[in-house]
Order: sequence, then structure tokens, then C-alpha cells
Amino acid sequence: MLSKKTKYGLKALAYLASRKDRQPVQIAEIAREENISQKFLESILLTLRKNGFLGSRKGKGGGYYLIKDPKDIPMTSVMRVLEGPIAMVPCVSLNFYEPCADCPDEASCAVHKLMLQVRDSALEVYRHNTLADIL
Amino acid sequence: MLSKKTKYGLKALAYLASRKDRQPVQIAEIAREENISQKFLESILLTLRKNGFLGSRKGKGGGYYLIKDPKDIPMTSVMRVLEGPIAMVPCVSLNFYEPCADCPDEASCAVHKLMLQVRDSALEVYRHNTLADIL
DNA sequence: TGAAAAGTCTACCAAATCAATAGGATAAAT
DNA sequence: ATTTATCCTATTGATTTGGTAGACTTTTCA
Repeated sequence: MLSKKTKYGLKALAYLASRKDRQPVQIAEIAREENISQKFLESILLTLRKNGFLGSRKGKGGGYYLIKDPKDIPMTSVMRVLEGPIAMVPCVSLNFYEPCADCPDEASCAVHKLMLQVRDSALEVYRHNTLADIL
Repeated sequence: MLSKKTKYGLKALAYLASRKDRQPVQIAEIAREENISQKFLESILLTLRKNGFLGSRKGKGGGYYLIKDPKDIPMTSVMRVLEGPIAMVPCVSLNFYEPCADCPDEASCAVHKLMLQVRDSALEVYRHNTLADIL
């Protein structure tokens, strides 16, 4: 299942991207328009900022804004930051690889074989979609 | 993340499939060979039986065995039984569809648009893989 | 200069889910 | 009758998830 965090994060990014100008948008506005708990959204936008997707300004007229062009934001990076590894199992993860403790041989592991394909297919989707593509 | 339940279930199915004969195999043997908690595996094999993948026999010489030929067991059905919906979000699920409470219009939802592609690509992998394929 | 606006940060909490365990009930074989 | 092995229910401990509370900091503007 996709976590609410990722879902809300994606919606917020899409909302910001749909704004032609790159003026700051308040958390409250995004939360209201996208039906998201404001406090929860706060923490999500914070991690998006800390990971280089968003900029922010405090005080009156402040808010969050996109730092990059939507077409330069691949879904791979968004998903990795919000949802974590794209692979469903650490032993097939590119960025978060870990061997399975219980599995003596990856090459002959049925789960490994299947999940490798699933990872590749998911990766292809995320790589071919930027924020601009899903608006 | 893939649940341990699914992981263990897949391993158990693969173990049974790798046995040429379709003689019953005891839970204890599968648990030992695949490094799985026996009690946990019990409940997993039980649901696999209730869902028509396995047959069982009690008493001495009993155990679990595959009911169908491995090449007639598509990963779609295994995943749906063990892991649940293949879609990461209910609003793009074929078998477990549910609208999002917060989303006014699916057609214009960025999450929907992306997750639809992810579902399709995962589905394609699962459909093209039978138990026989991942041995 | 000070009040209001808005993001930042830390801590906490309730509910759900996950992985596993315990222990007895049932059925089959010998 | 005894042993073997699955069947079933209940419980538990740990972790994750989604969300809340509240104080702090920075910026704007009257």
C-alpha cells in the first residue's frame, strides 16, 4: 500500500506544480484544497524541502514553492524520499540493498527472481514519469 | 515492502513445486529447509489451502502438496491471496476498487495517474510469471 | 518597535498491522 | 490406543502509521 505520506506529498507537489508562478503557497491552502490534515502535511513538506524539492519562506506572504521545473523532477526520486525503497524486498534494492538473513543463495531464490522483475517494471514507470507528466 | 507472509508463502510454494512427486510434505520440513518459523508457516499454508493452492493430509505421512501444476499457478492469484491488492491505492485496484474519500476527481488526480501505470506494470509481471517460471 | 503571519522543531499518542507464539482440537495411520 | 501431523483460536510484543499539541523562530508590515 502507498502510504498517506507519499500520497499527500505527491498531491502537494502536483498542486504546487500546477501553479504557473513560483510564488510561495501556504501549507494551509494546500491542506484545504487537497483535503489533507494540515499538521501532517507540515511534516511532509518539511521533508520535501530538506530533500531539495521545495523551498520555503517564513512570515507573511511565506509558504512553500517548487525549486525545480516539474519536468526535471523524476518520480524515482520523489518515491524514494517519501515511500522509501522502490524494491519490495531489500535483496533486490538498488539503493538500499541488504542480503536476506534466511536466504542462502539469491540466484536460486524464487522470491528474488520475481521481485527483481517487479522492481524493474516499477522503476521503468517511475523513471519515465516526471512531476510534469502526472499533472 | 513485501510481507514475510508473502515471502514465506512463495518460498513454500516453490519448495513444494520443486518436488517432482506430489507426495505430502510436512510443515516441519519446509520450515526447516527454508528457515521459516514453523508456527507462522502453519497459518500461511492453511490460507493457501483454503484458497485452493494446496491440498493437505493429516496424520502420519501427511503434509501439504500442490493441487495444480506449477505452470498453471499465476503469480497474480498468489499475490492477491497472500499480499492483498496488487494496486498500491484502492482507487486503481481491479479486484478491490474503492474511491478515495478525499479525491474529488480521479481523472485529474496525479496519484491516480501514476499509480495506474504502476499497477499495470506490476500486473504484467505477475501475469507473465507462473510458479513454474520462478523456480 | 511590536504584533501578526507562517514555517520549524520536538514530543507524544492511538490505532493498526505484522510476525510470531501457545496450546489445545481434530483427524488419520499403525 | 497411541502417535503423527494438520486445524483452529487466542494472545502478545514490536513496529509503523497517521495524526495532534505546543512552543520556537523568522519575516513582514503597520
